[in-house]
Amino acid sequence: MARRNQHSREELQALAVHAVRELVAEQGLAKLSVRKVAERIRYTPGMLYHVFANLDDLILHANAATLDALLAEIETVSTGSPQRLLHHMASAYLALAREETALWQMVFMHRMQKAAPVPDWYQQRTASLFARVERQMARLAEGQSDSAIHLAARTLWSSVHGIAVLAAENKLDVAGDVDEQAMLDSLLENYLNSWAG
Amino acid sequence: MARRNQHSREELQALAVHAVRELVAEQGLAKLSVRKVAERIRYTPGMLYHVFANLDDLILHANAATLDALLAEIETVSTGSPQRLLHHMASAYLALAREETALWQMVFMHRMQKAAPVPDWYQQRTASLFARVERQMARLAEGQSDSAIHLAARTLWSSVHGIAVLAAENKLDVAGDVDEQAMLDSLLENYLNSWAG
DNA sequence: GTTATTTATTAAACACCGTTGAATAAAAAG
DNA sequence: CTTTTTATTCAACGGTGTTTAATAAATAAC
Repeated sequence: MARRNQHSREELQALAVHAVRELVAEQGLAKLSVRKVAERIRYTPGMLYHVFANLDDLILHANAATLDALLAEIETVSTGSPQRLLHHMASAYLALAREETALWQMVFMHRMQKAAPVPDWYQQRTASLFARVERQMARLAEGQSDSAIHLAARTLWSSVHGIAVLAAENKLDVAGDVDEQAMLDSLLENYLNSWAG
Repeated sequence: MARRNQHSREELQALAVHAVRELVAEQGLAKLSVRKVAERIRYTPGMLYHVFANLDDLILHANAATLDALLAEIETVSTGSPQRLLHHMASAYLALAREETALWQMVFMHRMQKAAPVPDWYQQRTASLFARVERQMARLAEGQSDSAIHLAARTLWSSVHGIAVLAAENKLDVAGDVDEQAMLDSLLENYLNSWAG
């Protein structure tokens, strides 16, 4: 059996990405495999290599979908004080880590095997997310240099990321009875208060 | 060939842990395998299952060694202001992430496969590290409740962790030209300033 | 001091994995 | 109707973690 031609390249790509996200949500990243993805979309593993370079490439495409969902959620609030907007962004980031833990981990914690550079179409998404953070920090800054704004934005977002990591997996587990939303509030309130003066 | 009995159980354990740390430092976590560890200590893979439950158990033991090194480094400074001590701890944490990236990743980012609970002898080490953070936060607090101190310590350390994650891998890469030490300084200064009043 | 028992160690298998290349069969082109 | 193209599969390669039975050496028993 060959040449069914039921699906175009694009359809197959979408099919595979969908299957990956389903499988990871169901069973976690560790149990994901090319063979399982192929089985779910009713193709053979070899076929996937006609559409994607390798498993990491496929994962990258699945991650793009997750990032798109995050960006869409973030864009639902676009007016208000910088504090309010930053808080909304951070909350969305944290919510993803808590509610879609496996997918979030695939985006932010899966290390790619090959040293291939991150493609443009992917980098644009991460850059877009961070640009929004930086924009609000700039609004908050009063006469601070660009490099100072850059540093503060990067510091704040790394910290938010750290809280999300902790929320996703209780790795450095030290009493899990503090809820992460309160940590986010504490971070934003104190850091921004002091930084913006 | 069987029953060489050259090494006791404990010696074998130490040998294997050493080999794991060497291999990971050399080639990264992704390329670690039971077979490679066995080859390096000149035993067969099966032997390792006589001494460890599985690969994750072996990794856990290797991680304990890394945590011990971190704790030892942290203990080199024990006097001074809370700010100074917290800064030293955070710097040691960050230094490990930067200089021994692969080992650091194995400790803080490797997800164990089996859902087995973290053993006591391991949990004590992570708890010990965090207890030191909390102790200095308590010194810094003026009349704040225990739960407030707990929340702030956890928030601060998650943030430090986030910066270390970013330092270890430029995953959410958004212009890599800001050095992480400056981020650490910014975080500690601003967060502690505002929190301690 | 020889025999029996224990046990450290190995060898081999199992079921999986990502990836590649040749074979195949159907669609498209001539 | 034949030829060329190509979507798809099949089968293999070398790797993985893990388990189990066989083996041989050390120890215990007599």
